[in-house]
Amino acid sequence: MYELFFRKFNEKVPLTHEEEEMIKTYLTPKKLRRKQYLLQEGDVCKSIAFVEKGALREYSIAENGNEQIIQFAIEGWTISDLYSFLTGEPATYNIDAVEDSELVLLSKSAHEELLRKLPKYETYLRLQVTGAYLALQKRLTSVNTLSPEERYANFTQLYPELVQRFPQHMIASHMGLTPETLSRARRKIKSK
Amino acid sequence: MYELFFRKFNEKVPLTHEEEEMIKTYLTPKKLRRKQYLLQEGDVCKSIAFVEKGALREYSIAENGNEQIIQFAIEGWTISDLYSFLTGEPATYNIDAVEDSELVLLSKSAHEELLRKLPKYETYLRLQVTGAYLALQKRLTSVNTLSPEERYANFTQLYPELVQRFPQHMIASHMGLTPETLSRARRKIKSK
DNA sequence: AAATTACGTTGACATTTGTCAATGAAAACG
DNA sequence: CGTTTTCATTGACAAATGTCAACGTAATTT
Repeated sequence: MYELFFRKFNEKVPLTHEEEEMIKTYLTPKKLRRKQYLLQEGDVCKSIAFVEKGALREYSIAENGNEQIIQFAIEGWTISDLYSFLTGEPATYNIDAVEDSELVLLSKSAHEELLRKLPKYETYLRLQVTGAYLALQKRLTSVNTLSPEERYANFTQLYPELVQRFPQHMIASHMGLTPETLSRARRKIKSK
Repeated sequence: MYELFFRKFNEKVPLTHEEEEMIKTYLTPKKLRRKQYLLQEGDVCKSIAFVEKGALREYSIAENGNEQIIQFAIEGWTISDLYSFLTGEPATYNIDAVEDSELVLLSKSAHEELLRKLPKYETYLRLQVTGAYLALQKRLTSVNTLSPEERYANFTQLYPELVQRFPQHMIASHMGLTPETLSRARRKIKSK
């Protein structure tokens, strides 16, 4: 249990066995069936979720009713509505499972206590959020500087497993395109 | 000197006088004239810059030669090519001054030493990067869910000072629009 | 195994945005 | 103060993307 969680944690910040045992007392396992919600907009995000197994997506609903996916998460990844988690404000995003999934949850109070007790946890957080920030920055830059074809080609190269496990219309949503436009972009790539 | 820097720092993480004096030994002041580069793409970003006075922009060059502004910074804000700073890789972005500016620089080695010596610095970083991440996430979501008119209206409400101090074509660039499209969006807003 | 649902592709057409160029006003420069 | 540069707006036209609908295939459900 929590194998992958600690493997990923240790990749960023090495833990002693005692530290791992301590952190374990703050973790909660959770299973989700495909299509089951982890979080609905308007509720407060009570936990940060780490994916031990499975696949999830985080999305908001645009004014026209369309879903806009802001993030995917597969094994080894973390997912939450971070603003809601940190502030206790109602969540903007929905999170649901695209495949049957097994998660490791860390609650707000556990998060706060670990911040007090374990400096390594703060380092881990800083590194996690920094990585997430840099990925988002790169993504926003590419939206404004690259064509859909270039962006899709980059995406399949960077995240081949996401392309395999999520339907194409979700990839399109994540890229801010309609399924039709992505289909046309893929056609253009093939003809080159 | 460094007044605003420590005011902002203390808003996030309160420092003792001794701690402030210690941090001061790691800071370097720098002045920039309008249009002067702080960082050019291809160079390594050697410092994180805090703005004591003035205004800067960070931008990349798209394949078609257009500038795409990813970030502005005015008094109290921080600016850098963070990936380049952390990894020593060549910078993707350019940073230059839109107004004559006074900065407070923190070098990579100072950053690393402060991380070792002062746990409060790590907390400050975590909080800084978390805020930056949340702002970027919100921005990317709005790109895909709101019209240019709505986005501009939000932007002027959230950042009135940016709208006053940066020319409109730079605001357009930051929004991922051409100046013409932003002008049309503003006309639409006025006719409502 | 049959029925149903989900998915990806495609084309016609509508809408939005970018490109180009011109104009006038404001700001900056000498 | 005169000259030059920068900026914002506008319109015509081109290009890109969204919307709608239909179709065939694959996956899921019954």
